[in-house]
Amino acid sequence: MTVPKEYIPHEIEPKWQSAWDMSMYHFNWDGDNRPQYIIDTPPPYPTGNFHIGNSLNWCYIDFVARYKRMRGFNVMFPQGWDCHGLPTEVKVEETHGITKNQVPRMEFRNMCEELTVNNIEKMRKTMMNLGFSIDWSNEFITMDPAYYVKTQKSFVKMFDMERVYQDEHPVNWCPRCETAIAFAEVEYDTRESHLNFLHFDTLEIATSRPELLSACVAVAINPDDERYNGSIGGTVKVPLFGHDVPVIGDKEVDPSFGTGAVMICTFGDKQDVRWWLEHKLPLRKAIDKSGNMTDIAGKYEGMTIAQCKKAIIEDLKSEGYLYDQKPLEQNVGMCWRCKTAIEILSERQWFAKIDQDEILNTADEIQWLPEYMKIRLQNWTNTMEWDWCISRQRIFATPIPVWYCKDCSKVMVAKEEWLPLDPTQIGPKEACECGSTEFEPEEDVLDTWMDSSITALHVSGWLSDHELRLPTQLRPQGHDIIRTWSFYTILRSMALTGKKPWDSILINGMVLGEDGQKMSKSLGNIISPETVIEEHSADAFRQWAAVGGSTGSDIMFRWKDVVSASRFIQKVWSIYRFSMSHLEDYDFNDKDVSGISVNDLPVIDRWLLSKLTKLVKSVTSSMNEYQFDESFKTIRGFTWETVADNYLELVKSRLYGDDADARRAAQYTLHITVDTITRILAPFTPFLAEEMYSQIGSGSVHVQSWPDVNESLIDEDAEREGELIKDIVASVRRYKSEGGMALNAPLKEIEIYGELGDVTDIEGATNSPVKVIVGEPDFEHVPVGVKPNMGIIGPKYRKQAGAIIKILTEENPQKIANQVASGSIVVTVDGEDITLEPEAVMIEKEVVSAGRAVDVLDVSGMVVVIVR
RNA sequence: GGGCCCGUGGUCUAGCCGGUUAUGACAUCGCCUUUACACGGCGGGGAUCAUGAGUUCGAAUCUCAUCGGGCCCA
Repeated sequence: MTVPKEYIPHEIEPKWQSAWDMSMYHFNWDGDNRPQYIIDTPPPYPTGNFHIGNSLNWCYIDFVARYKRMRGFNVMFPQGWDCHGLPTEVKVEETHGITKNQVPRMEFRNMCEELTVNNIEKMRKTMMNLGFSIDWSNEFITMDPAYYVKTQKSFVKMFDMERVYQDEHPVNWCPRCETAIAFAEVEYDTRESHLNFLHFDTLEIATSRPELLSACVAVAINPDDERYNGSIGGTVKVPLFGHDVPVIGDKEVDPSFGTGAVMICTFGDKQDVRWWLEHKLPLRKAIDKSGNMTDIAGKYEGMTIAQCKKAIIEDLKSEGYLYDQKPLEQNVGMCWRCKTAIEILSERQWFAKIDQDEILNTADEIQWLPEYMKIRLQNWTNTMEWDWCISRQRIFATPIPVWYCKDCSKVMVAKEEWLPLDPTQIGPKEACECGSTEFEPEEDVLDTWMDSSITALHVSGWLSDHELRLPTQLRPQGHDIIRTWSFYTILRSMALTGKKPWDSILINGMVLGEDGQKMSKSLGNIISPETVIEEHSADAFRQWAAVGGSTGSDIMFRWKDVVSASRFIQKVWSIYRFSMSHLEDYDFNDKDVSGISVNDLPVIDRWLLSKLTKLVKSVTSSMNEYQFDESFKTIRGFTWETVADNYLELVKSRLYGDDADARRAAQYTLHITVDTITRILAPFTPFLAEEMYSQIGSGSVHVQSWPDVNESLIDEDAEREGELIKDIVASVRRYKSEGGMALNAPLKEIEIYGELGDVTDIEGATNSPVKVIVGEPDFEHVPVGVKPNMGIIGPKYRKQAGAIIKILTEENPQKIANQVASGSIVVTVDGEDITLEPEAVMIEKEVVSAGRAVDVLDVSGMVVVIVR
């Protein structure tokens, strides 16, 4: 078996991609006694572009899925697609040059579905290229009847339990999308505007929205505001429009803002809604669904909001009502998709009840990673004032399975067994209670979050032939959708099953460009995962995802991380190649027999195996905590430094040598090490690991078990001695390097003063004879410094510690050293003698060669003499 | 206005339930073709741990304030 010198990912990655039988990643629904590990994978919106942010998140998921599988879990890593929504509608309108109302509903839907199917296919391709171990047998597509039947049933169930209801209520409205939206879909931004000061009959009021004068239903002032004593309870006439409105008192009015008198319109903002509800004011709708003025606006009817604002200001000026204008910085709510300023309109809509306590209590039962992300959910939950508006006035979404009786207007909600259905296409299977069979279909559709907020239920077998496996174990997602996806999923899971949706939620960060800015088209700093794969490899990309930053925090994309990842792959390959060339005559299946007992191995082998065991232990624990960066950095450090730079150099002489037992010991150790590294690398670099494993094991590495931690391999003595050997060799190497010698240049002799058993590896690695001499060298030790041990002196002497340290470090080191040799150190602080134990200080010594033609190295306190 | 996170060599970062010389990577400089790897090896330089105060024998670490950056919400 020859291993090529270079690792070529562009050949190896596609090779495994097509060779892999993806059924090895399938979840086993029945008769499996492994513990389940179900991941509530985010269903991406099928834009056709699986971007770098998705990729980061999916890398995390894949690390977890592969790791858990190797740890013996029955893992489900499903893949969903959150299809419905406005962007697809807009795209279809663009490509076909139509608007949604120009073609029949079903035809428009079909166009959307076609586009979505194509986009999903493109994104699947990228996912495959990145090597994700997705369980495609559990794929779900929210626009498919198989899925949306569940969305519809969830609607009906929640209606039956009165957690979904219909009502006329103010809602956030996007005039461009012509649909209601939820608070979660409103973004805020500051805009420059003007505060207009108006003579308002007998009062003065200030308003930023004069275009809503026609919708004015009251004027409010603070009852404690003495300027307006006696006004409360009266009425005032609205300028230009002439209708009378009451003057009411409300403590919420800020007397220092504007004139202290504020007009209440239906509706200028959220505060208007609060006042409107509290004071039971009438409703005047001045803005229609497209953002145009209604007949209430009189001569301004049909104008857009902006046109109306301009015209009204002109008229107010010319008629002398407007007496001042001041610039005002305003926070404007906007539609999160199209950035159009939202309006608040009162409409008949469907709502889902929000039980804040239930959400907060459930959130407490879920493990949040990182912990502080829970606060975001809590803050958001606490600010909820209205219920969740779940109806939308669009087409490409899950239909609301409802009709209205033409005779008595009664609402007919579909029976669960009728579902799935589209009420615009078929009627109910029963007559209305009034006897009528004539119905109007509900044309509104459901918020797409109604689809995606049951993913946890769906993947865990809700409403299927399988038993319900809720809660799932992990929800991975971005922090940008905590207020939506997390919030709604908890709400729905509790409402529909009474169970929490997940044991843990893992929040990933956002990906920033190399300039530290958020990746965006306008900044031109977008990097696609495909580009990274082409220029390097999927395994390199995945390493960037692992080490780019700690889980949860935003991470920057950096090409140099990808470059160093590629180098690491090459380094591992090189270690592998070296190992394989020395393992040709070694039987892999023979590792536990063949008369090799770990205790008989040379110390450097035991040193490595001990460190390897600790590595597995440490990686296991950081993987359990989803600390991928820590896990991978630990593996990389060990592989590169401990194995490549130290161990391989130390055992080369044995591997090339004639001593069969010594060689066999190295082979044994090498094999275990390569096997272990291959396995623990598998979750991170699945292609590289598979390629390596294909020659050292049978079957795919991805169905192997995670290495066991064999505590008996941990050998502190071997580690200490091994460390010393490693340090001695490193010192000799440094010595040669500094002396301009070739690293394999033989030295006359190396004398080591101290206790050291086996030195053959030192001889091999230094290419020089080694003599171990027990006892003190006859060189002069010169103490050159005293280092106080703070850990001992500090807690024991507290206030005196400072003074003691001062004395110790300023005293002649030789004097202190003599005291240490005698067993105790006495220092005098403020006339008081304090006796310190010898452990309280470390004496730094320098060894001076007494005239011999040698060089003396000090390796961790041990004297090593180089005889030239 | 409220909440949350964060300021560590040129850049990014570890450490942060206090305790010897502050970790690593990239970059930089010098040396080396050594039978796995020059996509490599060995070595060097480079940090007032944002600023100020406090607690303490001792602070990158704890407390407070200030400044700066980011995110979420109003």
